Amino acid sequence: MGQLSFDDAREVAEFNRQRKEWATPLLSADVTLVTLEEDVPKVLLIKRGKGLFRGKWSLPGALVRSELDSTTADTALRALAGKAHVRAPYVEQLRCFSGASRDPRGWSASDAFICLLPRGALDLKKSENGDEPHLVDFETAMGMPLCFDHSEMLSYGIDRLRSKVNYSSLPAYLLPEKFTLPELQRVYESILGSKLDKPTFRKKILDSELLVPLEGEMRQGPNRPAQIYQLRSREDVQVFRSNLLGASFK
Amino acid sequence: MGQLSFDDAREVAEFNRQRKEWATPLLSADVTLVTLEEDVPKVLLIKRGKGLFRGKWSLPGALVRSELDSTTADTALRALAGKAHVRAPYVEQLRCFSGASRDPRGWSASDAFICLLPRGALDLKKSENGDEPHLVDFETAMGMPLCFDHSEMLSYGIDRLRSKVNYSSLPAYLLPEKFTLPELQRVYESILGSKLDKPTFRKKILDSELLVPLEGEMRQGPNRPAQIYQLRSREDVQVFRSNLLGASFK
DNA sequence: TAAATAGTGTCTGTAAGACAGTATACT
DNA sequence: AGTATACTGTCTTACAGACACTATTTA
Repeated sequence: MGQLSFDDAREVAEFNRQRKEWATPLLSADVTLVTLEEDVPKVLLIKRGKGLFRGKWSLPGALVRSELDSTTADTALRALAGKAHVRAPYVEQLRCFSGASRDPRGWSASDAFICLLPRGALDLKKSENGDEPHLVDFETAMGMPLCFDHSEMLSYGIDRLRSKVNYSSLPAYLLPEKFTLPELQRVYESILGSKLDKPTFRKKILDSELLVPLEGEMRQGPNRPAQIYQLRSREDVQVFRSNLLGASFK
Repeated sequence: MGQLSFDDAREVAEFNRQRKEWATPLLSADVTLVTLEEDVPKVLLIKRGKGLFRGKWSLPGALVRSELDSTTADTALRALAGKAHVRAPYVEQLRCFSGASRDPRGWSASDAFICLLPRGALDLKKSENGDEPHLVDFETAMGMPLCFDHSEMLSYGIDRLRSKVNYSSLPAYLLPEKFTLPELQRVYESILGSKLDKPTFRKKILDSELLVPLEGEMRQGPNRPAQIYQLRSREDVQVFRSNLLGASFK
């Protein structure tokens, strides 16, 4: 942004002199963390320990702490600290939920994120403040009463995931680094809740060139071995030319 | 959210007792307002009057005022007050921009919105605080230095618009309530920057049943008159089954 | 050799894109 | 009648979906 002019520096100082008097809104980040447990997509819910709403259920989240977080994405990752261990998890901002009544402490805004991880990157032990992390399947989680507007966040996150499944490589982030095409297809199917045609699935995924086959590496089993692949780039989610399920995209 | 328990009410009171000491982040909303001026898509930029960054360019925006705004969307619309007059404008949240360094006044978050309006709904006179609204074409606007991280917001908004053009009826919000199919096609073409095949365009739009023809209403001109249509619902943007431009969607 | 799953070839229907044609106004 | 633009019909090509087929391992 560069250097402030003299006038602008004076504006900032004057602003911050008056600011302490204000009732500024609260700012937080909440996360819909999705993983796969025995081929079933699940979301991480917290049974809250000490503090507000003790004993009730919510998404993992935290208030922004300006001295710790350089963006709300940092706040989101901090809310997962001790629960998820991974180098480059997939994290995407969903949207910002705001308003006067969503938090009993006052006017607040929360930046909602979705995060996808393989089950192996999760560590679900009770934290020192008494929070209990649990993995819950989508149906059950959507039926549970959650604190704040977390039910709305959750269903927004699941909608986003389901629609992205149709045209992106996103579900690969639910698997370990190396996987086979049949494994990947099962992930797509479990999220969509419907079977996909094998040749069509393979053609679309392979034509997109999002995956690279690992020379000579095969998944052994009591049958024909399967080629092992990994994402060409774990940095960004790639998008297909068209939908996996032609008619499913309303 | 229902009634608070005794314990929870005590937590809230205790929280707010300590809260005044804190340096809570700033919260604002900024808007990428898009309209069409002589078939050219343009964005609303503000040459700032009195206050911070006087004389520099920014997107229209405002700090959240908890006594005035019930959500950040209200803040966004308030930032447009006096500039845009319309019953049901199209407003969509883009994403939240946050961080310690994006605003010289301190740690801040801004919820970014995109808004689409017909040119007739805009009133671009200088406001009493000296702000000067100007309409600027996309290319020029992206090349101008904007305050805060507004350049990033702007390019994010334009990207979102361009991608939604491919599969939604969004561009119709840039036209007056009543319009013809050739008029609508010109809007799509001006945003995409490329020509579309007429029969294909008509088929996709009409098959989607997003538009209703107005019985007997025709646009007169020096040639064959064109059927006048309007959006079936101005409430929500409808999505096509597939892309208008098969190959354009990377 | 049987079972199980990985992976491929082929046919068919649908829909997009190109282009040429027809329709209806004004001058 | 000529011109300009609205609107439609038809052909071709591409690709998704269905399904049957082949391939390769273990038991």
